[in-house]
Amino acid sequence: MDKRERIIKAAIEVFRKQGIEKTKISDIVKAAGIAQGTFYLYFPSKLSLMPAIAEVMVAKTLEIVKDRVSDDAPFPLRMEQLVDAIFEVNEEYHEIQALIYSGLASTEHLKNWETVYAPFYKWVSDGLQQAIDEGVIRNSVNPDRTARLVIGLVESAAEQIYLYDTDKEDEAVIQKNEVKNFLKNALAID
Amino acid sequence: MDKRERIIKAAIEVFRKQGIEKTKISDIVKAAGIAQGTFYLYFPSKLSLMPAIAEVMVAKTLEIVKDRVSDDAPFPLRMEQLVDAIFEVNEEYHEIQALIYSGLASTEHLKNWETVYAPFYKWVSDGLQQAIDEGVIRNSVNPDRTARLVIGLVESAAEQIYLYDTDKEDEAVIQKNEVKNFLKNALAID
Amino acid sequence: MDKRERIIKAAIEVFRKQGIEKTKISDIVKAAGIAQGTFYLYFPSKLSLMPAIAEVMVAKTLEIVKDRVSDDAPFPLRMEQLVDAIFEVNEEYHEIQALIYSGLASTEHLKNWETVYAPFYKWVSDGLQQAIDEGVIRNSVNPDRTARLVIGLVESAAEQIYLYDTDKEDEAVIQKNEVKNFLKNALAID
Amino acid sequence: MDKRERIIKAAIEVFRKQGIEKTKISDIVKAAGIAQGTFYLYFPSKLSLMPAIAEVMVAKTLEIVKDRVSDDAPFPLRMEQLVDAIFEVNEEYHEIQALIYSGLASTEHLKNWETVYAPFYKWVSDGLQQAIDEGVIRNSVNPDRTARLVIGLVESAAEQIYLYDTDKEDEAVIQKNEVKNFLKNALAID
DNA sequence: TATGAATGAGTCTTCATTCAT
DNA sequence: TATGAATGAAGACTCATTCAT
Repeated sequence: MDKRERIIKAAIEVFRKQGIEKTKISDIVKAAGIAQGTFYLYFPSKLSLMPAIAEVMVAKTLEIVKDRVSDDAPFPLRMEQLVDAIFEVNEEYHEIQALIYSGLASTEHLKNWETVYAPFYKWVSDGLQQAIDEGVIRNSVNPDRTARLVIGLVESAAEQIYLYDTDKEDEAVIQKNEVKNFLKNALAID
Repeated sequence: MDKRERIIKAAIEVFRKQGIEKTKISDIVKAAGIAQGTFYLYFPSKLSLMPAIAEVMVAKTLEIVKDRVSDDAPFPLRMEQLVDAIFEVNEEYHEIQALIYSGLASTEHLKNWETVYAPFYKWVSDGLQQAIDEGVIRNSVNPDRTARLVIGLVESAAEQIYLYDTDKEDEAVIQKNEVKNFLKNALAID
Repeated sequence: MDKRERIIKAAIEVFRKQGIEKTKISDIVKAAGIAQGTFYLYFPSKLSLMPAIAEVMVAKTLEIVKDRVSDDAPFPLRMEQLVDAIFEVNEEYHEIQALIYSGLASTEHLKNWETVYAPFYKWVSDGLQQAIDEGVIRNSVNPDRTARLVIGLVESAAEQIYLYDTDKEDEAVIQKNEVKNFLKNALAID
Repeated sequence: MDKRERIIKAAIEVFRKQGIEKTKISDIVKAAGIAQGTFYLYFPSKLSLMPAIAEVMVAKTLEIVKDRVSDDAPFPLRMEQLVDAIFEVNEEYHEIQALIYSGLASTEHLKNWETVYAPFYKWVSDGLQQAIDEGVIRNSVNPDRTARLVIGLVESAAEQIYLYDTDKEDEAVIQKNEVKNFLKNALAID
């Protein structure tokens, strides 16, 4: 398999288990089954992995979202499915979300944020545009901006729940409902 | 000035400039004008500073929010003022927001997140409760949860704008309006 | 062009720019436009290049010296021309002189010093012998030894001038005159 | 004892034994009896030691020279004593001479050459001036420049002998005589 | 409390060398 | 011969932490 990909996969696994700070390059290469020096052929440092990891995670998120949201369902249902999907990803990968955030936050890689999230934003934006065209949400909504708001809202809501490892299914259900109502009203036709 | 406070102030400055990862204890003490060993009389590690920093930042945020939001204005205006205030803080301290997040995210100090943000959540929650009592927003709103959603939404919206240093006042205005509309609808009585 | 030669040429260039210590094999092969592994088909190590480089440099020096010194001029003039020639080479290649020295100095390749410089020593020695025969310099001069002294003297004088990149033509002229006088007297018939 | 000095002393010893290339920082600190990290409090790298070592060596040389050359001897004798002294130092420290040369040759530290050699140049120059004043050498001699020539000549002659470890006392005697004659004539009143 | 030179374990990083193609 | 991706041993270097003052 492609070495670069193996490094990214291994890094995600190791970061999840022990966090970024405590992870040594040697842990990553061990997990990837490659030599120490090989790492540096693909990445100049541990933090420079973050954009690549973020990309993978966003791709994975988008994949799950696309799978969970039915193309032909009515908009309100699709929105609920979107919320569920984001919560689902966040439950599975909450440590990664946090580390992507903190990893990208490290100044130099910040600039990649937009690029990395772009496909996800685009997908939600398209959905909103379609809903506007169908007249099922208020047409004062700017699809691009609102896509960002929706994703930001739902991810932050999910993070607040899954920040702590403790598995809180009940909590999650309540929070999801609150978000769904919040969203439904936010977009609703007045 | 109190040494502990000097350390926190210095740490905030240095973290802003070079990020958490790249900041050494020696950078902090240099900026604080104290001796290397003195640091350890107040904090056991670099990351243990994060809760203290977060506390300072939340206090500062709350202070500005309280100042900008008029007690006696009608609710929709107060909400707009809240959005403006959060954007204002974020513009000034956007790197800090990111680093608090990533700093607290580092496993051990995660638990403090709730505690640190509590007063801010409380203040917004109280405002929502009052609005419900006055019947100016839908009473299906759960004030505590929604306070978190509102803050999460607005902060993520602000971060998206101020992530990049480039000063984009126009951008900010548009984004703020979008958020205000989004929020107004989200909370509105159906 | 012959690969071996390309390696030597590239090495000279790179060594000049960044010094021996800081030059990696990879820098040399990059400059030579060949593959990493190819280097080892021609040289077992970085330092093993030094004798080859030294040989090239001495050949170049001898070539210039032979060109600048007129066969049929009287001895004092020929000596002046020799000084001029050595300074000329040194001006162009002063970093190389230094690095040959330090490169050869690295233990293993030291033994080649004599071999490499031999033709140059021989040429000067022959010139001195001829001058003795002609009775134009004192006959207490030992041609072989004195050849070494003369070359050592003039090269060290030139190095002192050209050590610093700054182009100091005036300085060089003065220094050359001093050396010429020094030499003239050193060899003169008492 | 002062740590910096201990590092320099230890480095000289270790460099002599195993050469610059083969010497690890860890060898130096072991010999100096200090911790690995302590080295970096005083020097940023192995090569940055070279100017300091050179300084020590020149000081040592000057010390020996001053000791061997009698203040009140006639000039020709003093000059012979100078030659003997330089050969003596070179015999004892020929590896160091070579490594100073190659160490200083490493571009960045080159600029210190003049500074480091200054006291030695000065001392010889003063001696020449005095000899001119006394009328025992030709007054067309420029003391400063000639000091450099003399030192360059004698050191290069000595290096040619002691470059190879093999102890060649006979060789040295002959070479010294040749140099002495060469010098005597070079400076002699015409 | 405060200092800051010293420590050295822990990592990162380099780069000469190999070898399957 | 030639290639260049991969290797991993070897060392450089960092920096949190200590402790004598």
